[in-house]
Amino acid sequence: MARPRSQGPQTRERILDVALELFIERGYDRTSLRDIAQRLGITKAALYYYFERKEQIFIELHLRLHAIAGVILDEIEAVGDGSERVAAWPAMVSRLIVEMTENRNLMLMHRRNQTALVTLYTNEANLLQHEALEARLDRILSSPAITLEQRVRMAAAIGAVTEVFFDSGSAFDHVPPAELRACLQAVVADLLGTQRAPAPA
Amino acid sequence: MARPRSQGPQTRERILDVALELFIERGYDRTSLRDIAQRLGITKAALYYYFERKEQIFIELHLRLHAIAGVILDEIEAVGDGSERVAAWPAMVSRLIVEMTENRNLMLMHRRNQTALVTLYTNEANLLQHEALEARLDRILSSPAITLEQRVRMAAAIGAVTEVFFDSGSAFDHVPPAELRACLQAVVADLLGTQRAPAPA
DNA sequence: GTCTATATTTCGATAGAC
DNA sequence: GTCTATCGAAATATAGAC
Repeated sequence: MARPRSQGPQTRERILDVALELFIERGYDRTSLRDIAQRLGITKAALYYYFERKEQIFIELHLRLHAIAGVILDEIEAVGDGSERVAAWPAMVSRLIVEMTENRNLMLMHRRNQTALVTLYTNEANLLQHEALEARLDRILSSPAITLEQRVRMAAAIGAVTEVFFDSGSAFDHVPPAELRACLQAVVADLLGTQRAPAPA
Repeated sequence: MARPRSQGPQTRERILDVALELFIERGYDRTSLRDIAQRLGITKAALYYYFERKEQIFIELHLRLHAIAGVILDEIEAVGDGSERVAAWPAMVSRLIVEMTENRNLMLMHRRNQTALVTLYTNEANLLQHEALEARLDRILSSPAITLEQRVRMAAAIGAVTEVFFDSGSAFDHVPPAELRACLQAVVADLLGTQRAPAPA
């Protein structure tokens, strides 16, 4: 036999892989099921054996990112909402750097299809999950137990990581990944660790 | 007369305003010309009196952002590409904060329609302009005249601003804008000003 | 300038053979 | 599991009256 038996589950995963590629390249709304099938060498109708609707392909990929984000939020919420959380932030950002590196494509898809996300979740039960994640981060960054400046520093740390990893184009492409991560962590540690003297009222 | 004469040019601007709203809410791909016309109280066909194609509405809005970004890049490129540029970065970020505040909707549209942008500019002559802008920022952040850590700090400063302004949800909604800007500028200044001792080779 | 009406295309989704 | 064939909806864009 030229190919191994039972390619069913493998095909399903291949569909998700190809869809992820295309959702990144052209975006969800500009990717037709024909595009996905064509790149896989099958027909559009075959996709419906694995997925009921086009949305399900996107949602299934997106839920993988939800799971990762959920775990990170679990950890940071496990510590008290005051100075303990500020102290735990550098470790959280390190974790974020690891996850963003290992799940780069899922992150890219998420970042490039924000409007598709909003409209999809408007009609879905998953709306609850999705908004819940954002609300949890919001609540952390709104905690009255932490000074405004510290909360801004916490948000800035996240922004610093995402900017370097996803929005700086190819500016850091020629830097060895390990070196870039080390440098970024040093900068973030500095950003978070610096305590300014309380401003005079 | 119930309304002033010659509403032509005003209508054109109203189309752009409504389109901007909808491109932010639902995204470019999920906004039909019928949606735009409906919100304006006119018909779909009337839009074609002002714009040749749907893309032109989006491109015209996007070019306004290009103009703003171009001016900022002009300024930062006007100073030498070494330590002078590092020294000029805090002022550049301040400028960025002002522009992002004053052009918040254009920024939101840009950030939420990244895939639409890519596919649009694939077939347009404006591709040159668009990629040129990104390339200019890339070149600045790739300058061999600046240490890696400083370049990471420069990128991180941009990320910090965009995170707080656009990605932190409503976490800072209850902070007076002026106070938030001041706090952000202090954090950024700290982020950029801190010079670490050169690491031992 | 704005309308009605329509041409044309593309897409998601389904039916049914193999 | 994958195919061919097709339906129905929605979108962009055009033609021409007013």
